[in-house]
Amino acid sequence: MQANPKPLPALADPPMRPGRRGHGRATLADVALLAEVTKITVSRYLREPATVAPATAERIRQALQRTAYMPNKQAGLLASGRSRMVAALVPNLDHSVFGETVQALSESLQPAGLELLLASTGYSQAREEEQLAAVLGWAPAAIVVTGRQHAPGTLRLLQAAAAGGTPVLEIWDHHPQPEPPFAQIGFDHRAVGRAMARHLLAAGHRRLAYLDSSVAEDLRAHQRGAAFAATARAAGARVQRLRAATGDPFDAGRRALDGLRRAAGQAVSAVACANDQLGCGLLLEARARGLAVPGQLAVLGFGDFPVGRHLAPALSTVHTPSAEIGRATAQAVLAALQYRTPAVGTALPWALLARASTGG
Amino acid sequence: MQANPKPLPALADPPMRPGRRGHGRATLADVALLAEVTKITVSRYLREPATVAPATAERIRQALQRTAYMPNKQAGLLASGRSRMVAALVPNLDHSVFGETVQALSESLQPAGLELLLASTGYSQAREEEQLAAVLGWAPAAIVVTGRQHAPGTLRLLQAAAAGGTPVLEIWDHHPQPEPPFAQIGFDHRAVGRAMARHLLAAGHRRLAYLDSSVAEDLRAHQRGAAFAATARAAGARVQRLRAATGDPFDAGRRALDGLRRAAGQAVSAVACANDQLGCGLLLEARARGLAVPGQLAVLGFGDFPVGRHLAPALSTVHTPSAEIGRATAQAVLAALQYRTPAVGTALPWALLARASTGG
DNA sequence: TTGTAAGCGTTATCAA
DNA sequence: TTGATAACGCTTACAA
Repeated sequence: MQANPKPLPALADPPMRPGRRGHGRATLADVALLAEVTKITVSRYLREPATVAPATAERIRQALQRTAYMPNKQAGLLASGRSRMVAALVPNLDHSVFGETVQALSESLQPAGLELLLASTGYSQAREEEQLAAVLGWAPAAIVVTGRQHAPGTLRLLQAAAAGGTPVLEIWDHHPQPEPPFAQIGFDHRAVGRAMARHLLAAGHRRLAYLDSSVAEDLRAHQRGAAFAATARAAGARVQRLRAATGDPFDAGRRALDGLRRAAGQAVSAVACANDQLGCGLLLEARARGLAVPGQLAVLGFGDFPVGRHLAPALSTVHTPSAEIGRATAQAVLAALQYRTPAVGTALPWALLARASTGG
Repeated sequence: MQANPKPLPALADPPMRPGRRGHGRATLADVALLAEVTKITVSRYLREPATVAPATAERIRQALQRTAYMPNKQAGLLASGRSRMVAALVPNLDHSVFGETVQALSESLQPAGLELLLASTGYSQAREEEQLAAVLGWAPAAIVVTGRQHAPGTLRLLQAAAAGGTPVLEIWDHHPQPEPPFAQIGFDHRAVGRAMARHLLAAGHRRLAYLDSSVAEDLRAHQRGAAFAATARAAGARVQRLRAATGDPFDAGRRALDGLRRAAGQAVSAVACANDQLGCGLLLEARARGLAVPGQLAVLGFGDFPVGRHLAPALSTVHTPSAEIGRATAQAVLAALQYRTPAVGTALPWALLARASTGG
């Protein structure tokens, strides 16, 4: 409540200039008119309040309130060339680990005033390319894609963006060698596959199976499977790799039990799954049929879905840094934007959680 | 491969005009220069190819390819006043029903060339208001918010947007009376609460409980609980309402069992839960303690989470039209944009799935 | 501390 | 069928 050296004209209605195609909202010019300064002063006040004289600032403040001014970011971006919008492409969001990542990404970007432009690709490289092209039209401040495998066109677009100074990040994977073209924030799925094999081998299992994702394009799952099989075979174990049926992955996990017991001449004693949904399904079906878990069949999942540890027996799994990936991605984006450097990747820790379903 | 009446100048390097602060990408002007027409002709070709002469079109087509032109949507929006971006605010995305909705929304918007600007609110009305203000700066083509309850400031912003012709949609709820200010796409949670009560009453239960969400701001869960309790009491049943502990909802469901058995003088015989996570936790804990389900305790969930039907006994629940809400929202947005009318709401069907945990 | 002028890349309007 | 011109709302560069 301080005295106002130069009071604003008393107005019943804010003096909106009748723009040719204006959409009714107050613009900088409206605010400036009311505050009796020019647009640029208002713009300055909004960006660097300290550089505006206190009395002027006060008038502007009031004018902003009266007009309920809301900056047009399109115009701002067009003029400045820098947006505060991060484009992210993920395979899906429904009951998947990517939901956690996107959630964390969104929450971590918000305090920095960055918005999230989101597109789902359904694990399709073609859709990824389409969506990337669409999203690039907004000149995003940074681009986040999932995984390292992209269509050639996608790769070109990403490289062009990176060459133009836009940070590009690949999430949910991390291969330091060979030197990746973009920052990677995630973990090495081959290492996870090896650890899964070692865990089951250490428990004495020699007849193993990897129940892979039904999604042909889930390359990370396949990669874990390949590493799992290689490690197991190197240790002299027998490994069967089978692919889950399409459809509800819990169902697929349940139905996989038959395949596992039929296919192997001698029954498999331990199964590693591409995700916890398959693992839960398999575990529940095994229990429903009276199989002892882990006695007759050990089950190991991946993803640490919330329900797994509440089952009886609790599902052993790999805890993935799903939310951490989102947070780390936001931080990498912020750092890259702040210092105008390319984004920097990180390897994030995962953990194999040995629970009852593999003998604790 | 048709003859080109007026061939493009052969160029090793596309002639990028050295813009004052250009960010390297080709603009309409670059394409026009190369095609030897003016910007507006290229713009026309892009929007209405039919209105451009075939020979000109061909030259433009080649120029577009050579320059790898990608339209700047900021500039387009600024000039035209219409964006193709839908802003959506949801409480969260991690392992929740909203993941399904956002996924479906994203997929349904994509074919229409609409992009999704997403923000999560964490069930906080304050964050909803902040995020809405942020997102409005992009002048979205439509605005999607979750639920009917908003902070006063949010309401003002939404009303201003709607008054300005921007479709505003509230999802995940539907109250036709009193006439809602915005289009609602969802279902009536009171009706669900009543149906949950009737289901348990019909199975003969007279000592009921509603295990509410720990999230104070999950008003829809509370509303279901209120309707549940009212219906049960009207039928002469006893109803206890308790709130789940904060933290992992499966854990909260498990821990609720003690509360249920302690608090009631006479033990509760059936529990309706605010969501399936609580329901699963409760069911699993009851089984772990050797309680017969539904014999000693019937459990009813909400949300139809994928795992519920695989438990033993399978969890009875309410199937919510999570994905349908996303699809219907996209359709309503498209229709509103096409005909320039306010968005129209829809009541979507839900279903109570009677499974084994309430006696089938 | 404030203002002027020019432009960001596109589309609307009107004229040719 | 094509073009000239003037916006859209904001920011940069430079001047006062």
